[in-house]
Amino acid sequence: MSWELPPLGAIRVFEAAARLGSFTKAAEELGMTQSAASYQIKVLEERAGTPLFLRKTRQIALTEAGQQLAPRATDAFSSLADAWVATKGGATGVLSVTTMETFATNWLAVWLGTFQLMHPDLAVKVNTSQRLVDFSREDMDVGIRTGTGNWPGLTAHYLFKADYTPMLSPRLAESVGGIHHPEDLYKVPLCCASDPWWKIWFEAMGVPFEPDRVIAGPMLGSQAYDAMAALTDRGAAILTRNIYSALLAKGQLIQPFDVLGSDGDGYWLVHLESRRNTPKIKAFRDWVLAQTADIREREKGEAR
Amino acid sequence: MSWELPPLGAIRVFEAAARLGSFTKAAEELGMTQSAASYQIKVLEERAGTPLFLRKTRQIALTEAGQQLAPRATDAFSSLADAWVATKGGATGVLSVTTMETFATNWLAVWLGTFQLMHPDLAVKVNTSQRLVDFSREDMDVGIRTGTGNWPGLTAHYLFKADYTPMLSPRLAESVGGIHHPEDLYKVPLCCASDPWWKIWFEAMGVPFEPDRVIAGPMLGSQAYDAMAALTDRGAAILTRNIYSALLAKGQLIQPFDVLGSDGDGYWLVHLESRRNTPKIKAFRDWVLAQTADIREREKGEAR
DNA sequence: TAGTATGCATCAGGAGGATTGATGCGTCAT
DNA sequence: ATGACGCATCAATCCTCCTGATGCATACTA
Repeated sequence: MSWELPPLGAIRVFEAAARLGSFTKAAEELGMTQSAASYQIKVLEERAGTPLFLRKTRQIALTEAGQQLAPRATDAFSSLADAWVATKGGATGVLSVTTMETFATNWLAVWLGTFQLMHPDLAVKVNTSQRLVDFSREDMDVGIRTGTGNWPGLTAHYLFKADYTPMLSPRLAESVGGIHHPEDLYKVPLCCASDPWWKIWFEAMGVPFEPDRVIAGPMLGSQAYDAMAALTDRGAAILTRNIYSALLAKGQLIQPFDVLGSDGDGYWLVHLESRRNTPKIKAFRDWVLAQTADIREREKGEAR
Repeated sequence: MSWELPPLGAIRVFEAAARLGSFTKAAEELGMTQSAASYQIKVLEERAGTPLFLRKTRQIALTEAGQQLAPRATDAFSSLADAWVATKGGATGVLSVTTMETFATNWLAVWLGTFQLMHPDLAVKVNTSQRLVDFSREDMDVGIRTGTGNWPGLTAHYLFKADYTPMLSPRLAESVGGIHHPEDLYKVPLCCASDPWWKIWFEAMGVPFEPDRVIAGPMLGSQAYDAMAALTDRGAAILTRNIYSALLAKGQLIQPFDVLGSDGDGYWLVHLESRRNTPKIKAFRDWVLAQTADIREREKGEAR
């Protein structure tokens, strides 16, 4: 299905000229000079093998061929313009977010409602996966990931630190007489005990990590699942404080120690550099940054 | 109604690539290189602010935005192509011929039937007027005119000489005892006696024209009307032999003398130079030239 | 009726977008 | 493991398209 098409620039001018009844006006609408318009019409007529306009004095009129062509050209351009505007005005439709379960369940799930109130015409589709998707290979708009903020080809906006600390349910803590010293953690199962975060955290507390003393808890492979285990009294989990602050605030989990472990990673919102001005991406980015602004403020205070 | 349109060249490539599922194939269809196609897609994606294709390995897939855009682009181009082909394939539709009454009534009216048999889908619209129309101002395809074949901007095809000679009805000739010498013409009314053709013809006969001896006939201003007058015994008319050969052959008019007057003019078929390859014009031109080929053959013989 | 304004055609000149061809990279298939 | 395939990228080049000035014809105006 290989079509024979007219010179596209030329027929664009033709369409405007036919609609406006003037080469000069058409040129104005298209932001070019009258001579350019005249040239394009000439090109089109040569290709057509037939005149499309009659040159009356100080005005033009369509020939029969022109009359036949003009409305159809207008239609075609009109529908093309519709489709194009719909495509590029990407603020409508669906926004795809890819992130990890942790963030999705404990942050997005909590706050997304306010975003949808602000953008009722924009559906958010959340996709969870452990790896960082390749935005050139998968149809995703934005991602929220942990890392150092350095991903080639992507723009990354810093959200907050990924620092972590042990958490457990109040009931479990109570069952062992409370958690007052790091060593008390050896009295309860530790979720994902092999996770390096435990070691880093213990050392941040100034206490060596002793794997032999650990009661192994479930190994679930994701912070989100560890958190569920902790919530249901199955053990202590080492979790990102900034993510689980809601559960802490409600008292469903407790954070026995203020000290946070850190491997330097943070949470970042990322998207393709080339799409920084896409309306729907801009809307989501602005909203996430506003929602997390207070966390960054607090971090600044702590760093001081 | 000023539209926002995508870069037209770019979306043309996009449409082909979406349809064919490959940049390379699209480039082939459009007669350009793969790298050009890749470039255009990139341009379009930048303008759209969103990727349109996912780059899988060794194949591409449309993103959601692309899926939304592609069929609409295909539609738009398809209808544009339809309209364009209909316009440029001008062999269909209406062919406008402008000529003088003489030719229209005595040549076209006689022969046009055979043309329409050959081109049943092509309607011929005949427009008669005395002046040579300006093809850039009036919506005419071809003209048939007398002259020397030299009209700027027009292509002229020679048909036959415009040479003329007196004719009259057999009955009128008989009523004055036959026309044997030029002087016998003074016995009958002469149509359009002031026409210079009479003078030229008398002199071509080697006889001076004596306006005083003329019986003035009707002055109708057109050969066609003169011919009607002659047919109805109202006088002798000086007519183009090549045009009235049909009436002569049927004996409705007679041509008393073989000698033809000439002012050097001929009949020519003309059209805009730029439209020489328009199918419908080509069809009509070929047909007229074929129909008149024998006249030109005869003229060659006489000239020898 | 001269003078002015309007609209299209034409021309030479020039900028920049589009194209090419080579190259690189990643993946699939044999 | 190696060649084939397909897309991305880059520098160099080409050429399309646009501009600005000018001309011409006509319509309007005083």
